[in-house]
Amino acid sequence: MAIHYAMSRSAFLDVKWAALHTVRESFSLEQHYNPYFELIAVTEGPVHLQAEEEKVVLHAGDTFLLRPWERHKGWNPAAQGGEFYWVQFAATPEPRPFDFAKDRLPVGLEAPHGPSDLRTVPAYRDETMIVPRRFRSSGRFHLLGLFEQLVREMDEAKGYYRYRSSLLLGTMLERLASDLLGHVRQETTLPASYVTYRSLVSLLDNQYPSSLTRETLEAQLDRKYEYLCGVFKKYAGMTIGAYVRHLRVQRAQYLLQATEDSVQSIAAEVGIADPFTFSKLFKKLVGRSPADYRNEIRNKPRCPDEG
DNA sequence: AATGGGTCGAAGCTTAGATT
DNA sequence: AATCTAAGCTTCGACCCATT
Repeated sequence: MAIHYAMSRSAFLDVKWAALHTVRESFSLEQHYNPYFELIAVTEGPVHLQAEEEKVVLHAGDTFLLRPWERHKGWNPAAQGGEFYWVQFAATPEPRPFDFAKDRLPVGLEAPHGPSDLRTVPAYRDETMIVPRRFRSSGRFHLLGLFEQLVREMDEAKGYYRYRSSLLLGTMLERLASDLLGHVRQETTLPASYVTYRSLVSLLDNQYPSSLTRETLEAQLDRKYEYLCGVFKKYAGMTIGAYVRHLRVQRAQYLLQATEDSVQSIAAEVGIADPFTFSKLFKKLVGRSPADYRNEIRNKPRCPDEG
């Protein structure tokens, strides 16, 4: 039963300290604890580490993540000479425990589908990565190299060293999470209908302005149109028509902003012949008419925030 | 002249349930 | 689980007119 932590990919990381530690007798005698997360990577094993009641033996390349305030020490006084890197850090928002059995897999970790596959849907604000508590990374030498750099940064402590340290830590955590993802993916087999879905999305993305009729789709994908609707809805969470409409409006938004084309010609370009119909659709999705939208964008060079 | 808005029916789309 | 069928729902765009 492995323990994992879910942490936001956009979490703010703050490295408190990093160092290389050589295991001596005192390591087994003293309890250590601190208010931060602490990531340990063993350079030379074995290291006998006890975290609260949990006793582990870590070998070269193994990593271990301690929770804030978690008491830890060595548990085998006879074993000396091991070495490990450690880095203490705070993360905002804080990583939380993650249970593969109970918690829903975050986007990107499950079979790689979902709304973020769709162009018009913004990427998830809180993309999560799963960091294992105890792990042996396939790129452990790379990881140890990063640790080495991190410790050097802390030792020299020049310029933007805290910023650079945070970046290094971020890379390390991402590395662990990616490796874990690789392991999980191998165990996951993709549903057959998912392949159909991907081809469908690709087709829609590339051909939405032209006349995408049900016959075209049926011919290109060799499936009944009604079935494609079902598959698309299942994976994307929205209907084909809705998606194409979003694509058209998004393209139109860009054209309104970047060109001086008339609403009529923009309507034609995104595949809606009737400008009246286009205008209505645009207002429905954006909340403003095309002309209003263009004026607003021109007057306020800020990013639009409508959904 | 260009654009925004309302109504309505045919065409197109979606979904529940059947079928393989 | 993947696919199809049939029924019912939704939308597009033609036709109006109003506003700038």
